[in-house]
Amino acid sequence: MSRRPASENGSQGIPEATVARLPVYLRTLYALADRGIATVSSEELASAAGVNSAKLRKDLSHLGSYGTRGVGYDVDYLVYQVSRELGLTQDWPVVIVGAGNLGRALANYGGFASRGFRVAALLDSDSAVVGSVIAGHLVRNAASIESVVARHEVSIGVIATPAGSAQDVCDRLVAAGVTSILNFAPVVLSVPTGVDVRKVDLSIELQILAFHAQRRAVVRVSGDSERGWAAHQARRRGGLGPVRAADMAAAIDDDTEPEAQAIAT
Amino acid sequence: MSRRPASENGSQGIPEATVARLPVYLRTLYALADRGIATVSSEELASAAGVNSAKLRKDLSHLGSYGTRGVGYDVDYLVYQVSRELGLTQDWPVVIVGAGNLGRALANYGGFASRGFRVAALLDSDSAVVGSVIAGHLVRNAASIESVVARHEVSIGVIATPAGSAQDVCDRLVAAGVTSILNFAPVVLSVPTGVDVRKVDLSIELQILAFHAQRRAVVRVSGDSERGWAAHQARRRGGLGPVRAADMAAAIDDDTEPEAQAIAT
DNA sequence: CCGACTTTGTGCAAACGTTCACAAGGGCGT
DNA sequence: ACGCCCTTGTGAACGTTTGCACAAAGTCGG
Repeated sequence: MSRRPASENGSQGIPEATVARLPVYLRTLYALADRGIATVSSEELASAAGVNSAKLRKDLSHLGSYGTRGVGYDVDYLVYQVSRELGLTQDWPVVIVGAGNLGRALANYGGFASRGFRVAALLDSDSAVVGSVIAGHLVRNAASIESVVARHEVSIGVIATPAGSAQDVCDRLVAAGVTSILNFAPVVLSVPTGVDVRKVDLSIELQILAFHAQRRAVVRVSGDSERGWAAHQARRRGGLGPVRAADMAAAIDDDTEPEAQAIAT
Repeated sequence: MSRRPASENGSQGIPEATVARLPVYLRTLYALADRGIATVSSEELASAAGVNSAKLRKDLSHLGSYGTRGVGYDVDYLVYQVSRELGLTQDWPVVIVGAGNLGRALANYGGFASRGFRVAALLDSDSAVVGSVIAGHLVRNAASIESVVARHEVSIGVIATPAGSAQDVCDRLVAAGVTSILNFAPVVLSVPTGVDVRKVDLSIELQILAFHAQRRAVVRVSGDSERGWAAHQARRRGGLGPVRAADMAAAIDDDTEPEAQAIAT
């Protein structure tokens, strides 16, 4: 994201860490409201949202004093205050570029279309896809990025293209006036200051999980380091490195398991 | 994620923030290697990865001293060291639960396989989907979670189901022995200690973008607060006000996937 | 009207993360 | 072999985030 110095937090100044949690609180509040709960204490809300109650109170205190001591928070009122702070009381037209698997999933994603993030357009550069209708949206030619952004006054763009085209698409979105970008492509986008980029990367999340899983697992064999590096070199050079046990087991498992019983409903 | 105290970081102790960046460095390194670059300085690598060079050096220093002063880092060697630290030198069978739009996109995602994450199974509870083949994977009945996890020694599970079933699926994965979970459903999962949960929430990312976009935009009209709350109340009570962003949010959170039309291929 | 009880909002200190700035270390030309 | 120059690795300063602990402030029963 573009540098956001603490000094800018002057007027109301909500910490970035707090902003990142507000949507979670909001969702939790909606869930409570739907269960008919009118009032909630910081302890209960925090527990439902999966955070520490002191943290929750401090977070909410950044928005103002909307609680009642001895009682708690009015769920409906808090929903409104959090929504307003996040800017969800207004409509946000969004452009999705890339109608591949991910783009299609996004266009169909309920939390997208209804959260006030309206899909203004779904674009793709593949002429085989352009013209088809996905989730009620006509797929337009990516060449019309500029006109679509201008006509719908779009300020948020979602990039769901292959890595190769992401920077190009990003540049065109920015040139057309988009100032917030959600990037699903596995590349680091470079943007001028003033443009806000957030990235979602499935592969990165998995790698972080793998790190912790590995750490939890068996202690590493000493001396593994050297043998490992040799094998790695061989592999990168196209040689046929020794096949690890896990690989073979995997392949066998894949082919030997018709899993007939499981297929039946 | 499950609480991870600093004291546990004793032996090698890589900070969480660093772990989160290692995959980015790794991807950048691969990109450099593919361009035939054999050596890279911290300045260049940092710039390509979109971080400060001092931060990058400090991050890498947690893995050991793999650079050469006056020269930089050997790209291939660093790829190996980072991979090893992340646990990517071994194979990670992954189970994906939920073959809706998101699950399908995930099964098709290339970045999955290229980092040692092999889709061991794709599961769904909808009998209309079970038995079909998506991205080369047979969709199995979700009832077989336990047997699949056991047979393939899966330790990583991906939840791509509607919010309503997420906790149930999570419980079953954990009971079957899964200790790392990547959750795409918009709910806070509760898990026993020792189980690692990461969440990816598209809606949250957009809301954070909206917050900054709103902040960048025009200064709010004063007095808006009261009028806004009145309107909000009317809306929540079923009045026919103009439909706005926040209103539908609750309902939306409850179903991640409006349930697929098709995503072919 | 009062006192006991509950829960918020916050001062403070510790933990964590980032950035600067530079000494230590290594290659390379002469 | 020597000294110059470049880059790493890290100590120290600074900013941010977390969590404790408690005073302030409100409710509620009697």
